Amino acid sequence: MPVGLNSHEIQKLGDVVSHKRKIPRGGYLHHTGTKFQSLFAIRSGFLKTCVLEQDGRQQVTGFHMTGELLGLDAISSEIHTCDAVALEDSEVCEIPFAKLEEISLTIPSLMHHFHKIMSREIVRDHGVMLLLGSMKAEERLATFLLNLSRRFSIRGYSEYSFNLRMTREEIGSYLGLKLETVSRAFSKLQDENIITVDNKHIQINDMNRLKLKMGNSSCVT
Amino acid sequence: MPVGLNSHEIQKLGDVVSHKRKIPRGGYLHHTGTKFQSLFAIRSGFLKTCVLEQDGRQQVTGFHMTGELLGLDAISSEIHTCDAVALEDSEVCEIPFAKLEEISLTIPSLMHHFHKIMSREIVRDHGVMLLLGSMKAEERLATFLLNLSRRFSIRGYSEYSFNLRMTREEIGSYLGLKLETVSRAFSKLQDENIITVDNKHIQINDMNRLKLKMGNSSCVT
DNA sequence: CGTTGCATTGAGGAAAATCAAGTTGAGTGG
DNA sequence: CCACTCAACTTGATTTTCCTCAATGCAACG
Repeated sequence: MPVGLNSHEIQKLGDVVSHKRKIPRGGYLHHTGTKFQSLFAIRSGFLKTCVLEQDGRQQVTGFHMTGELLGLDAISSEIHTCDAVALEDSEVCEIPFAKLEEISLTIPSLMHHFHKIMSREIVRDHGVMLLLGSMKAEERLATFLLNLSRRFSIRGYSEYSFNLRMTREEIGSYLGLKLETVSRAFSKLQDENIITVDNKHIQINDMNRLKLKMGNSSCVT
Repeated sequence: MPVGLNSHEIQKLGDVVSHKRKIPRGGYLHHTGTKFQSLFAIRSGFLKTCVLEQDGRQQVTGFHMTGELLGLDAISSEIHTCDAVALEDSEVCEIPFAKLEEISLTIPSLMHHFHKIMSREIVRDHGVMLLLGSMKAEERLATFLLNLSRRFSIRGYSEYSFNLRMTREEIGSYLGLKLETVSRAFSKLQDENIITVDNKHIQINDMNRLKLKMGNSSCVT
């Protein structure tokens, strides 16, 4: 699900365009409506992206961690279509997009890789659409936790024990649920001894049953 | 919202790679899991794309019309991640992706344009996520109708009167609703004289009020 | 030590799903 | 041409799920 670059690839880009930027917790990497010039590769930290509607409605469109690439949505109109906010102190590497396109003319594999990254983002979004369109609250949360677990695991952290960087409200926004519903879903999974929740700390006790929660709408409780 | 190419651009691509393919109503352009080799530019007709889950759940991820580009999701893994099915007799132009990448190395503007198209697809998906995550049934349907209306209008058809190519069930799948809910939402909009529904034929009687339906969750009846 | 933000939990209500008839309309074949 | 079939659609009744509102708990912080 995540849009990722491996460390080698990050370095490759870093050699060419290495302007770094630190974003403190709560700080904005970019705002909706501002001019797009660069993509951002996350070197460390954790960010969310969220879109706004005219009437104030808001939705978190993604949570992003080390190695992922931000700003792909802005290429089309050259205006950022979402806010990117750091959920913990983060560091990103700025990649001027014009430069990237210029370079990729001379390095076909880089261009190809970039196309794959954009495509992966589309696939990821389709996954979220499936989640939002056809899953119940508990299934959504299970899917979300498993996704986080996998991404932590890939980055060398425990897949069974991790800290959430976002609030219940942000999780709810991402999953199309209200924060109370998210909280209840956490409690229910805990009651069933599938996970242990301590505030932002999550411990997965039974990965298999958590996976069952995700896939099986008919097999409830 | 749609991923589009203008007729000039279609022609430009067509000059390079002009293998055409006809898909009869109900036929598949590609299946989930099959090898990806080409993008497809729609020359005429109307198609849907849908993703499947292991447990049989299915979701329509998009409806696609003339000028739009299909297959972007498959670039990342080189395997199609969705089915593409013709909802009416359609004609597509096959664009071997390797060839496209090769050519775009020599035509920077083509490459740039392609990046914009992929990016627009991401923005479109974010719009659908917002819809699925935060709108009520009636708002979803209004948004959907207005989107169709705009796309017909762009292609030279009436923005006020058109025929739906898809069933209520397919609309529901796309909007994250059951077909009965879609039907009720149609009836409600008709009762309010905002639209006239005659089976698959839709007439928009009051565009402004339809737009209000879309944006305003608080202003309900 | 009160304030503030975040989380949990309960009760009641609204929205949509589900279940269950009917209706319509486009073929199909007698 | 008419009866028949089948799929798609509409509508109503009931149930489920989630939202809303409200009270409370809890930890961090000035």
